[in-house]
Amino acid sequence: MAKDPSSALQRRPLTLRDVSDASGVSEMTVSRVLRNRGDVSGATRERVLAAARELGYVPNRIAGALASQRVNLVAVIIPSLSNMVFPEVLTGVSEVLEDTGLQPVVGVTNYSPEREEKVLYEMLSWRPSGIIIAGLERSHAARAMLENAGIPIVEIMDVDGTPVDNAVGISHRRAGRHMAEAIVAAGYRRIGFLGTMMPYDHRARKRLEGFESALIAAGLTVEDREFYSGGSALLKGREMTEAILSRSPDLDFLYYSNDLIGAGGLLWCLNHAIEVPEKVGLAGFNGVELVQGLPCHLATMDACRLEIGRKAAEIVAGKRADGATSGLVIELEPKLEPGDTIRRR
Amino acid sequence: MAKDPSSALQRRPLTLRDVSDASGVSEMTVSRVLRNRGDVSGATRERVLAAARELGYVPNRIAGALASQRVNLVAVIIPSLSNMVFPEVLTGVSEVLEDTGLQPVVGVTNYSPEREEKVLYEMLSWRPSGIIIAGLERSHAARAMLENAGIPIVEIMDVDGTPVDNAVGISHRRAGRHMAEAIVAAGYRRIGFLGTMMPYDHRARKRLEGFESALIAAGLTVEDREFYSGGSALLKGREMTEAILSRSPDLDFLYYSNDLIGAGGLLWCLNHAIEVPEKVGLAGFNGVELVQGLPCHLATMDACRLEIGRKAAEIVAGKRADGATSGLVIELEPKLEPGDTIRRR
DNA sequence: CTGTGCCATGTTAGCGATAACGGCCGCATC
DNA sequence: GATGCGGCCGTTATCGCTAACATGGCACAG
Repeated sequence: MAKDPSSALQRRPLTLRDVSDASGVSEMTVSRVLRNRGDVSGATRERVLAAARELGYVPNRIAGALASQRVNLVAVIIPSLSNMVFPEVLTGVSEVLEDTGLQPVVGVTNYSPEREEKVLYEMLSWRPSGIIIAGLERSHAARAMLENAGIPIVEIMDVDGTPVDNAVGISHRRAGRHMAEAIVAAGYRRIGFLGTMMPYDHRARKRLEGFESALIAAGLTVEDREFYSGGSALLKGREMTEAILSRSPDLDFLYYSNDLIGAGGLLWCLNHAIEVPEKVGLAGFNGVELVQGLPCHLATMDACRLEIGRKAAEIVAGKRADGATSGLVIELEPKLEPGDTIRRR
Repeated sequence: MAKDPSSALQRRPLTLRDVSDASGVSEMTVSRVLRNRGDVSGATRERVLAAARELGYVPNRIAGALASQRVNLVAVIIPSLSNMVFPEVLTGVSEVLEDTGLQPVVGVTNYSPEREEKVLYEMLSWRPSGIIIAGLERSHAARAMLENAGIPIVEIMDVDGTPVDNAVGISHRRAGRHMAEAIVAAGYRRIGFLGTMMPYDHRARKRLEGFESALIAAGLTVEDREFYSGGSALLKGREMTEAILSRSPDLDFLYYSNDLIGAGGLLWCLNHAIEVPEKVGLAGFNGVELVQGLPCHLATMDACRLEIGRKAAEIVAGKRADGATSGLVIELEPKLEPGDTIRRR
């Protein structure tokens, strides 16, 4: 046992050298075998692989990356993992990166510009071969880092602004406008808004801006609003709905900045025998899977999360048909899903 | 503009050398400044920092890690990001790692042993300084890699088994037993189970095992069961509940393997005017925040996710009061939250 | 004025891999 | 039999940084 070559008792970590000694070839040949690169005869290949397996050798990518000046990492920087929207983007990214040898590495900013700056710096210090980062708004320093990185950058989720390099997303302003138009067209007139109190959630802000501008164009305004931060979004949705409706009982439509609070609001309305969508209409945003499980379908707008992840990954992986990795702006079309909470005319 | 030193036009990436040239000191001194290590006079420190900022220099950790044989990364390997339980574990990990200089890097296995093996291999190739990995069951090769890694390993979520090194979690068998006992004590007798069809979700399996063994001890059995895979868990919860109750209308309790399908079931029952908890009792598992937003509180059992993340991170970071980083098994106590869906006696 | 010690900085030698090139050998070609 | 070429494998020189040690200057004691 003490001499078991695969035992942890080895104090000195294994290197290519150990494998090359064990298999009687040079380190270079071992390296070639383990990377499937260059010409190696079948016989020695087998010998090397056997030795590596026997020893339990795991290549040291730190050294490999330094020598080859190539790193198979793609940094993915997002605001949060806990609201179901970004995990789906990640799924799209992973799908596409799967067979490219590239690997996503996730950084989370918690919607804080300072943290974003720090996370970006950390990521860049590993010299990734591409960056996918949510949003277009960031600190001066962060933008400078992106501009100087010398690798493909894709800013995702949003296209209302000026990207550093590439952008893949939707126009949240248009999404907000579109929703407002649908609501007005359905005959609703007294409209309330419920959202998060996050100064740095620029996409929610843009949706509201678009929403309000379309209302104004129709001669209407947002008559009341309610904001929250932290806690269970579903519960907050209930609470805010109760608050806004008791304060402004005449509202006939509630626009929620995300599906989860919208779902909470919907459940509250159903529980309080408020006729949806006749008396009060409701709509959320994101198109999260969860709403499919509700007793009645909340109107929402799909944010194209999976597709955004996929397209962004294609750009950094150089997998696009046209081979472009720079200067692209891809605007996807969010689809309105009217569900059961907007009157049909 | 073309000569702007901070412009991306620099084709050659920046190195310590560039900063040392720009500030008139040796590379070593620059390195010391940027790492806050060793003695450097205030004056030169300022000069170096100014130069680094001016150039937009970002240190190359690949080289740094190779030279120092130290990597500030902790691998966190989990089955999924999309079910709300692991993001919370990550939150706990991040909190504790925050001020240690260590950084979590997440790998996702999708409940597949093959992927776990691959992800682990990838992670180890970056020579992280610790590993936090969900579950105790894994392939032979994966276990061998962990054993040979020579770094602190913490297996999380579960303690029913033999850890490679450390473990932090709860006993899912006991959790299942405990729930069954509470259900039986509340007077329910005809019990159904609804869960996922995931052969590799060992924790769900153990909960069911514990659950059944406690029922048997009480002279009962699980009378009917329903399984699902994929899709919106909330919706599946509705569908499965409808299916099981129409097949076995006499059931008086439904035990769900997670809160999300439990919530779906609860909503279905409320919609179909089934008296909860009098006629049918319900319970889930995990204690996710979401259930707080439901019209009535689903009984559940807190899985201590945040605490698991924290304790695991403390071990790999060497932050425990006793300084131990090896051989620990920390069993946390899941708390039964009876909510409103189990009869009170 | 010399020795002692410390502070601030420089020098040297890797860390573990890979790129680039070189060499040897065997076989086909003319 | 000389030539060429391709398959297979080894040698050498980095990659960018840091540990460890070396050095020079200056203050201070004796």
